[in-house]
Formats: sequence, C-alpha cells, structure tokens
Amino acid sequence: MDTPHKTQITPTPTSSLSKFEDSPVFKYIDSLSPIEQAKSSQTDNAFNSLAFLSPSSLFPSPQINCHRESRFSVKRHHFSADLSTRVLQSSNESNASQEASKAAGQSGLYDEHPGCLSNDGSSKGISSDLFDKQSDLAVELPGTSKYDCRSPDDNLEACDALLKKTSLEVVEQERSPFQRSRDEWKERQRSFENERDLRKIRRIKPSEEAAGCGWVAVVSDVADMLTVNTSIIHENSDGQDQRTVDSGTTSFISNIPEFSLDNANNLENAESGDHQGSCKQNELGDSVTDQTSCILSTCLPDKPVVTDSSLKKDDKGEKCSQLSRQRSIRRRCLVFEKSPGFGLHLNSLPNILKGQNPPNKSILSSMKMGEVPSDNGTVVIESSCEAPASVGGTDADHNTPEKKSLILCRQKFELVEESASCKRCNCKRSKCLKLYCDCFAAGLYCIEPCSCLDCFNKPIHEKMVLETRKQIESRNPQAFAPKVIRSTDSVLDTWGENNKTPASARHKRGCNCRKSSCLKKYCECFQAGVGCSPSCRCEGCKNSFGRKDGCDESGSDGEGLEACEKNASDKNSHDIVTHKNAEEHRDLPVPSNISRSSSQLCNTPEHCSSESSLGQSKFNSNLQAIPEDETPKVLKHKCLPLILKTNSPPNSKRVSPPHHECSSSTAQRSRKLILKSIPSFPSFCPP
DNA sequence: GAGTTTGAAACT
DNA sequence: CAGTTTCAAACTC
Repeated sequence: MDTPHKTQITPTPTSSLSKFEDSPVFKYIDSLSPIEQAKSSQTDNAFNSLAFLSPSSLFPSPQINCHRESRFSVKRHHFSADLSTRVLQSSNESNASQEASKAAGQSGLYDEHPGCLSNDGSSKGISSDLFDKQSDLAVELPGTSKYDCRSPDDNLEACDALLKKTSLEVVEQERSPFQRSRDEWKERQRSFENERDLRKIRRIKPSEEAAGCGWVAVVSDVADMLTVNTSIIHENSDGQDQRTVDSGTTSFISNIPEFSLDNANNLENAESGDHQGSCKQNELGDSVTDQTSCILSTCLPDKPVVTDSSLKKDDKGEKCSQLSRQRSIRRRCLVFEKSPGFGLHLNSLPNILKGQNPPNKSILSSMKMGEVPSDNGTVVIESSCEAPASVGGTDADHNTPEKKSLILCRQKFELVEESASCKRCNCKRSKCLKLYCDCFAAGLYCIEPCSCLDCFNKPIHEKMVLETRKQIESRNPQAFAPKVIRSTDSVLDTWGENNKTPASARHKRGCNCRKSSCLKKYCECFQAGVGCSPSCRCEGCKNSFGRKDGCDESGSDGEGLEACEKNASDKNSHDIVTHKNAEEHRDLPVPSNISRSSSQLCNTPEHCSSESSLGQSKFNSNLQAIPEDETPKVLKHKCLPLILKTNSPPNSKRVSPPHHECSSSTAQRSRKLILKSIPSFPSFCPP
C-alpha cells in the first residue's frame, strides 16, 4: 500500500515547523492542551485512517447500518445544536473547545479531521504504514470517529488512547503537518468556526459524486459489499479522494449514512448561505447519478438516491428534505429486505447460478418482492417504468431527462414499497412451520408483512425451521419441490413426444378440486395459471387454462379452445386469459419424471437463467391487486402470460410472477420457465 | 372485518 | 391408501 504522496508527508522543513511553533496561536493552543505535539500528529493520522476505513468494513450488516443511520440522525442534531452554541461562544475558545469535545463525543458522524480538511496539503502525506497501523486502531475504536471535526485540542484528548498505540516514527513523520494543521485551524476558528465545520462536512459530498459514478459498476457487486467485510483501504492524496474511494469501492452501504449526512449538510449550508457544498456537487454528478440511482433504487431499495435533479432547482432545504424523505422510505425497504433469509421462491436459484455469475445477495433479497432479475444480474422491477407520464403531473412536468429519470426512480421505488407491503402469511396455529404457511412453503422467513401468530419461521429459529423442513421432506421429498412445472418445446423435444406442442405448464401433482370447478384460486392449478392435467382429480374441471379433459388439448379444435377462452372470461380468470397463442392452452401430459427431463435442459446458462421465477409471489400479489376490469388491458399490454410457479414449493398458493412470452418482450420478460431437477429448498442449508 | 367456503396438508 | 381433521387462503357478505 504505497501512497503516491508518501513522499509529501515526510518531514516538513524544520524551519516551517519552528515558525508555527513559535507563533502565538500555537503557544496558546499548547497552553490549552496538555497533550504533547507528537501525539497530536498521531491523532491526526489516526483519524485520517478512520476516514479511510469504510463504515461498512466495520459494520457490514445492513441492520447495523440501519442503526448507524439512526444514530447519525440523532447525533447530527446534537451537532447542529452544539454548532450554534459554539458560534455564539466563538469568542471563548476554551468553551468552544469544550463544547466541541462534547459534540464530538456525541457525534460519530464525521470521520474527517479538521487537520486534513482544513489543510489541503497538510494531510496529504499520510504514509501507508500509518494507515495499516491505524486501521487496526480504527477497528478497535470505531468510536474514534467521534472526535473528528472538532478542535484539535479535542481531538488530541480523544485520541490519546490511540496515540499511545502508534509508533514514534510515525509521530515524527506527521508532526509537522499536524502542527500546520492546528495553526490553520486556530485561525479559522477565530474567523468562521461555523463555516469551517460546514465545509468539513461538505467534504463528504464528493464521495457521493464519485459513488454515483461507481455505482454502476458497484451494483453487480453489491452483495459482496453487503456481506463481505472488506478491508480494502484506499490511499489517496487528500481527504476528498479518500472519501471518494471509501464510498465507491468499499461499500455502498457507507453511502447511506453519508447521504444522511449530506442532507444535513445541505440544510446547514442553506442556512449558512454556503451553497458550494454537497448540493452543488450533486449537480456535478447528476448526469451519472441520475442513471445509476435509478438502477440502485431498483435493486437497492435502501440505497439513497441523490439524483433528484428537480431538487436542484428547489430550495436547498426543500431539496434536502425531499431527499431525506426518500431515504427514510428506502430505509424501510432495507429493514424489510434483510428479514427473510432464504427462499425467494427460488429453490432453483443455486442451479440458476451455475451457468451465470452468481447474483449478489442484495439483488436476490431485493428480488424477493416483486422484482425480477435481468439477465445481466441486475434487478429490474417489472413495472410500467416506461411510462413516466403516468405517474402524475403533466407531460410538461416530465420534459427534462432529469425529471424523467426521477420519475422512473420514484416509480421503481413505489413498486418496491408496494411489494414490501404485500400481504404474506396469516398463520394462526401452524407456527408457520408447516406447509400450510405460504412463507414456509415458499422457503421464506416470515417477515413484517406477515400476520402470523406464534411464528417460528424466523431466522432466530433457524434451527427449528431446518429441522421441521427436514421432517417434512422426510415425509415427502418433493414437499418443497416445484409444484408447477413448465414444459417447453425443448422439453418436449427432449421427451421425444409431440414436439409440435409449444410451451406449457402443469401442476405436477394435480389438483383435487370438487366445488370450485378449478375456476377459483382454491385450485392450485388455476392459481398457478396452468391448466389441469390428467394428474388432476378434480371434478367438473373448467380450468380456463386447460381442462383436465383436454378441452383445449385439441389445439386444432377451435371450438374447444373458444370454449375454454370463454371460461377464461370468468372474473376469476381475467388475469391470465390474454394469451394469444392457442397452443398455450394445450393440455400436456406431465411426465412423471419431469425433473429428469427438465434438468437436462438446464445445462446451459440460458436455460438456467430462464429458470428464474424470482419474486413470483409478490409480483403475483401485485397482479392480484389490479382491478379486475383493468387487468386484461394491463396484462395484454405487458404481455403477461401464464403465471407459473416453478421452483417454488408445493404450496401453490404463492404463485410465481408471470413470465412473459410475447416475442416482443424484453429478454427478462421473455424468460421461459423450465423445470429442472433442483434441490428443494436449497437456500435453507448452505452447500 | 367477520364469517364461510374451499382444498391442501397433516394426521389417523 | 383412504378417511378424517386441521389449517389458512380465498371468497362472500
């Protein structure tokens, strides 16, 4: 870890040092602080090392980050209040220092030292060795960031413990820069102490800008960032670059508190009339972040979106408050996102990934709720994001690309929110440990939206969940296997039968309906959007997707098909009868060993990727929420095809999201579902 | 929102 | 394997 500017840090000319030491200001500072100069330099460096240390490195867990944000929010207020106090007391440096010390103790927010902030050159020369050493210190004492932006004296006091741990050699190296830093600091304190603080805070902003640039590349690695406690510490020449690297390379999570901080900065800047801060820098990065944030807002619900370009034109305070609102909402998504630990109705996910780069966890988790992963590994919410004008307001309001982008982002976010609020299980007596429970059956932990009682289907009861699952599987090995299987032309070719029959799907075990005529969602076949098959034991089957008796199996029998289509016009089947392809309604006999056949088809990444029936249930829930009279239009417009439940557990109540089969659909929408042999419920147990 | 209906899951 | 019970979602009012 060689620092490019390593040479710069070393020994400042002695004459310069003496000059500062001889200054009245320096003497006065020394009289206030019992800490020796050598230590102070240490402090400076140690603190800088903290700036390099990504918060996510310390707290990789999203949960922790949530807490952290809360902490930051609260303490930001402390800082603000204290800041005002300090401004009023600027004439009394001693008091100001004390106040600053208190504020620093309260605020774990700013991890930049005044020395490095106020002195562009003084902080440059932090040796890599020093970083290595002090990174450890930072880990040991994450709270050291508390004494960040305060007076040097305060920092000295707070860092005393750190100073004792650092080497004397480093102390000597950094002595001069720090002294110079202190000197300038003092001068600033005399003039605009408040402004200094604000400016320091603003320094964080570049990370946002850079992060925006880096987000595109980072998106695909988000999961790693979430879970891997990256220890990468990038060295840069100045504090700004440090921040940039920190947010852009170590973890996007770190941007969350940063963003919060930036909001505060914006507000504070607005108050102080200083508009050259983060808000302005936002503008600089808009072109990039407008694009990236939309992506991130989709796959990273918790990721702050800093690209609300419309906000640029707004009052700073309004701008920041809007951003804050966005963030607060996204935070809720994050909280939700972390809850379920397995499943996604994606029993086959590991298999899917065999031929692909494994999607990161964050994508997977975000996919849980109504999102569908695109082939490139990103997550795309299948929504009407293409129609920003429908969001509200006039078309004129969406003229600018920025606003359109904002609208898209908001739409995506709203979908995430909506998905997150989707109803889940409502178990009362099963403790959510039986297949009665949709969540359990789908391989999902129960989460907040669930209304279950005495739920044991939670991560804290993982052991019990696993045992129960084993028990159920011992009774029925296919209990968590996909209930609804989809056969395609390829499958049929493999089977060597009826290779003229197009894609279709059937319930593997079949339904047993007696009264619903397979026209209501009581019927698992109907609920899954598949036709009944000879495997079904239903009575009076009128399944609009295909009757057991094969009314639509004739294929060439237009009347039979019409009859089925007519049945499909039933209100209960409104949402699926939009297929134009009559062959979709053919009744295909389901081979008993479909898993074998399908697995053969899943040898290629393409096939495997097509397996991704991701976020099915939630998407389906969203579909169900569509008013019936509107559904056909919507579905037709979206080319929504059969709703298939592949790779999901037997409980078909939770239905997979639709997989679009229209030729005009995008790649992600045209994904076909191919059953393959998959380990049931793989996500429960690590391989 | 409460009550009913329904069929899968679980049990015997 | 069949019959019964339990259960929770779907449905109705």
